[in-house]
Amino acid sequence: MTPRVRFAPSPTGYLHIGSARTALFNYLYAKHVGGKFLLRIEDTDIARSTDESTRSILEGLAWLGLNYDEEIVFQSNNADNHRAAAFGLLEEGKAYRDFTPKENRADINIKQNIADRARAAQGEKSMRDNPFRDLSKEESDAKAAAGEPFAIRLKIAETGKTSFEDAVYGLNERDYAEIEDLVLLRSDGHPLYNLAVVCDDIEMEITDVIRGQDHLTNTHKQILIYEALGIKSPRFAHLPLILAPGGKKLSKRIHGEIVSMTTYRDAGFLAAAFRNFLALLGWSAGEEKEIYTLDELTEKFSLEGIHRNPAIFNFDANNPKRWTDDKAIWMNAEYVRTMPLDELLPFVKAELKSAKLWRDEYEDDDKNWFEKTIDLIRERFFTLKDFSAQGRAYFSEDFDFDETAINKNLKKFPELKTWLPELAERFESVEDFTHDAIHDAVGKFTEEKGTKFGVIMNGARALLTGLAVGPSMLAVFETLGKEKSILRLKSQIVWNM
RNA sequence: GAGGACGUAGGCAAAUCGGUGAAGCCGUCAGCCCUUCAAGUUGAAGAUUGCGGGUUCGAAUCCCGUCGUCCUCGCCA
Repeated sequence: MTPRVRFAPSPTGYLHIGSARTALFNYLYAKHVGGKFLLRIEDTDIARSTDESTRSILEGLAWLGLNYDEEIVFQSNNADNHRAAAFGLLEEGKAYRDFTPKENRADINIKQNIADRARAAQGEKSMRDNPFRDLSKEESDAKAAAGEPFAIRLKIAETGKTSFEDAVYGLNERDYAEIEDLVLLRSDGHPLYNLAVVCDDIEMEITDVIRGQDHLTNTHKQILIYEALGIKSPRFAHLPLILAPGGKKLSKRIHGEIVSMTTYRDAGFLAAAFRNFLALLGWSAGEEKEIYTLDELTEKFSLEGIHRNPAIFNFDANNPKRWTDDKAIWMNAEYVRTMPLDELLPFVKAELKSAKLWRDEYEDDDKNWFEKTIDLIRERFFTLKDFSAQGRAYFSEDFDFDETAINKNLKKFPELKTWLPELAERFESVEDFTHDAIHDAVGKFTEEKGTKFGVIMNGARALLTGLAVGPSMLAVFETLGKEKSILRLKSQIVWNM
């Protein structure tokens, strides 16, 4: 039997970083064992599910390159099956009708209600005290026939326990006495989560359920449903949660866009890099290696390498440089500057296009220049965005000047106001405008002026690129070319700023 | 409140089911590269393995307790 796993998000928001990691692990597991990776959208909560969320999740998965096998399953399409299963259990006497009127609880207070109710009922509440649990079939049928609304609850045995061997967390056991007769079908006929999941996993022939640890204790309920249905449970593997700094819960509401996959795509992250980072959050191959291609991850991945302790996704909302986990930023920078240039180029092209800096000559007459330039400037870049922001001066005459660069490298040396245009004049007579010749010209100029090489070079960098940091100036002069170098050296605009 | 899980440096984490001075990566700091730098390179600091007991010749690894964090407990998913 070929292994089949599924990623089953509910479309109530964008693709969350934790969900993305769950999807990745499912994908890696499936590919590692030669199985299928399926996608199921759990859209049974009509009030909160949106098509936009579904689209956003699909986009996120596509960006990460996690392509699913087979058709997407929309859970809401299977509601009839779920209902049939519930009524089937009712028929067999494994479930019963609960005619208790539905209470209306506000969603926001639910967690508090649970705690309060549990506190109040402490010690005296039995999970088997529902008055309708043992109603005779005749009475139950009669009330239903009379039109009384009812929910269907699973009838859980008085004594015994469920147990399963989780691939990550090991043996899990739970007494029946701790589990309430769970509702399978709402009084309006709407199937509930646990039933829907089990039915769909059965129908999709899922062999391994890999999901977040938040589902761990609820797994017992699902096992109870499998047992009632007379079907063997799949293997379970629960993943440790991803937490916010301080070990706090990472939530969309509190932490906002930092948890959304689209944020990283839009911030100029390479999917391969982010995927690599995500893979290392809660899993390790147990070796001294950090950079993995998708193929390598697939080859090395195993459930045994998954940790039990939650991982903290580190970031500092008040620090622009550390707006997200710095290992993620480092990982992306590592990819930007070391991946094969051919693979990087399309991403750079897209970035320059969106910034309106792209010119078709970059793939034609200026192909060599373009590739050399990208290769030069990528050394100090972190994201794709840097190519259009920090790298703007290489592709346009219209670029900004960094204030600290100007103050530190230009205005601190007022002589540069006349020296740099003078240097430009010298450049006019440099025939072969390349590394060595430029070095000689600047060297000679520096000597004449009795100043340091660095003063000239740093001033030129500020003037030519608008920045205080960047590649070697000899390379910058060369890549910008004689004409532009001269033009910018002569420019006086920054001196008037 | 009840059940459960987890706890190795600021973060990610390794350590063949107890055995040499507790890997590696990110971040931090410093030297070098003296043309910058958030790049490269070299190096440093940072951990009595949450804390307290116990078992043992020997414990991050086993046991007990304690504290902390998180998860679950809904006619949500």
